Amino acid sequence: MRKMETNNKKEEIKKGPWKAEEDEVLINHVKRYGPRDWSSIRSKGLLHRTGKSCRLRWVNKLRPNLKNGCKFSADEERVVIELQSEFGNKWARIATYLPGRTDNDVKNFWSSRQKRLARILHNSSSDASTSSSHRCKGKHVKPIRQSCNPTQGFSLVEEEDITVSSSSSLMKVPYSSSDQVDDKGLRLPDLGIKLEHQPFTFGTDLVIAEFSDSHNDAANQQALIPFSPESRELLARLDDPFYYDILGPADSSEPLFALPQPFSEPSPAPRRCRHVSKDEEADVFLDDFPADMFDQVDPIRTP
DNA sequence: AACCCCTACAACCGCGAGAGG
DNA sequence: TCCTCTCGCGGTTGTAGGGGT
Repeated sequence: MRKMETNNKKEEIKKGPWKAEEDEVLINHVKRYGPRDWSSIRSKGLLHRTGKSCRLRWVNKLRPNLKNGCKFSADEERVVIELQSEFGNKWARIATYLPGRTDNDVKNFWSSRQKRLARILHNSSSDASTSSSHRCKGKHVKPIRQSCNPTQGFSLVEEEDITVSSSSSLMKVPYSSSDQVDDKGLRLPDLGIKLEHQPFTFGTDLVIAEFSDSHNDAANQQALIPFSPESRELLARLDDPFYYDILGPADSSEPLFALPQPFSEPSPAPRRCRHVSKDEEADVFLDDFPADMFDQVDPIRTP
């Protein structure tokens, strides 16, 4: 009997995608009580969702001023890359520097980026045994134009040791004597790799070549890597004497960029629920919010 | 047209921290 | 001081959509 009751309680909890009506209920709750008391939403029978689920939905999708559906800009990417190297996987903290972005956004962005890197590394290692193939797991990769133009990229000479940090998945490539100096006098590291295939991008502007074992071919020893000027400068500033970390400095003491200040959300919810008497319940929390805050809540979209 | 693969994103889960009883 | 409850965070999984073959 008791088992049946608990089963019934379990069945009451709804999971999966949110419906427009549920969003509406949640928004109304937040309008009335503020973004807190999540667990009361279920206890009041408003929604058959856990408090956790409600909070997540609000924070990640319904909160005003979110950049939903907006891809990360180059600036945002740079901020994420730099802050990740500084703070580690503290997504919530990193997200405070990016107005309109949630920790989930940042986490997903970073995760995609890491997967991309892992895949490229994997492909490159397997390609090493079949270097004649340009096929990239079901997709053909176009070979790129080669160039010796030092102003558009840096040349890649000898293959050197390339390591991947297991803890952070950061790829590190030692400097070598063949480091290049660009037209601004900035030192560009020799990645010790040679470009054969179409490069993939880190975010929108950082570009790295795939690796090749066909280094006997002198014609292949120099290749164009289309770094944007901005990215090249960024790369050049990573002036670690021993290692060059393509994805950002492993432990840099000074930031590479002028980082934005943490974005302060309107009245972050207190760590604990505030107990509210009936008299003050409605609207009292809304004092914490700008008057037009809810004007910017996206209209409920029907699925 | 069908299939496969990749990517981005939404949502869930587990755990730890902090506050109140 | 301990226990319980709630919240927040980070990791993971599931899935829809797009693009290539």
